[in-house]
Amino acid sequence: MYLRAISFLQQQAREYVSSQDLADQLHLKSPQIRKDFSYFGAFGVKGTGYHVDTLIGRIRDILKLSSIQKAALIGAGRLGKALALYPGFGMYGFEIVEIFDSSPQKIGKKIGNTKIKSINDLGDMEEQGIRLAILAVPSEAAQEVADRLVESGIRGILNMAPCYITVPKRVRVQTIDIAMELGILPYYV
Amino acid sequence: MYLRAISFLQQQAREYVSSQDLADQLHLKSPQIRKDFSYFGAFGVKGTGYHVDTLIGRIRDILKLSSIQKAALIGAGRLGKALALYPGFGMYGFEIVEIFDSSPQKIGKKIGNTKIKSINDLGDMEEQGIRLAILAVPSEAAQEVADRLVESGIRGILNMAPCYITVPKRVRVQTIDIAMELGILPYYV
DNA sequence: CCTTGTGAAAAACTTCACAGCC
DNA sequence: GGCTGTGAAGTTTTTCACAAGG
Repeated sequence: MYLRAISFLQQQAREYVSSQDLADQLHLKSPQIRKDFSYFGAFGVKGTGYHVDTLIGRIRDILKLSSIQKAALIGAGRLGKALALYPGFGMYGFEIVEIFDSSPQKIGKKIGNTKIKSINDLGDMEEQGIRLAILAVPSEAAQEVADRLVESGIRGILNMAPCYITVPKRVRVQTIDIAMELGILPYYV
Repeated sequence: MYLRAISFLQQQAREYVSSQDLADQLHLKSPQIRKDFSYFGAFGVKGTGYHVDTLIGRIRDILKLSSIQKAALIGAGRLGKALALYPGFGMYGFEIVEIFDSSPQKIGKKIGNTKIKSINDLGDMEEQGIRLAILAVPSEAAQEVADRLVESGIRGILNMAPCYITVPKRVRVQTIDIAMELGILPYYV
């Protein structure tokens, strides 16, 4: 969450940032931010703030984002295609190196520079250094594909389908349910 | 959050569900769920559980999802297109009735049955009964478009761009930062 | 026996307040 | 004067435990 805001500052070529500045931008309270950063180890400069580059480096380290993270995309539908070409992953050092789909019409075609492979050719992800997968398949298929991903050695899944999937606890799942996020808005308006 | 899980049960033609069943499915504790439901007013049947249809109706009422909610989509890029045709909105009673973009090449074309209009033709949304907007534009444009949406009477914005946007507090913003969600996975793996 | 609804206890999180340093 | 780092206070959320009902 912080990375986004701080990367923005980095682009602005700003050298230091105070907890108050960040609090305003992120709509948080400043002691909150200082506490969070203090868990990373203290490196703020009293009277000045936090060194932006140091801060980014520290957060990347903690999130294990210092090196390029390879990811596989499953599902080359509309959403899959949008994700495959989504420019936002770059900031976090993600690279989609494989795309899989089950539809014979799509297999063999390319999205960007990546060829779509058959989901049946999902090899050993761990061996290829791919630890993350993005699941952009229909809900009905999500659990089955997740099972295969787990088998292939995937360690983290970003699930874009509006359903829960069950995995061994060594695998982490993060679900984004777009409709649900929209669904909470009417309550507040 | 509950709607998704419970709608699933409804499809399974299950009549009653216990807090324990839901807890297992959602990876929560059962008293949590009972407490949440008790805020909606007590309607559980002791020894049996909650009536699924009643539960769904009650949640829809609270979230103001009982009637169709019209939404406008801004941005007809790859992500916008995927969202326009995303089938998941139906479950929550959302309908995308307008699509806007700034690119002259896209204006006039159709996505599904909806014609893409110029962002400059963004009329009075409130008058048209459109209270929600989905923002699928680049980060650089997000704030500017959000300002125009606010002006047009929009009350809730689902922001798909990886940035914060500032709006008057009568307007509610919900941001989905896809890359950020993926970004937290490496920390856990 | 199974399940709800809820007060009380525990835990987690947030905010405040201020000493210490630049 | 401005800002960090942090213990203490306050608040919210989560969990437990159990009475009461079908």
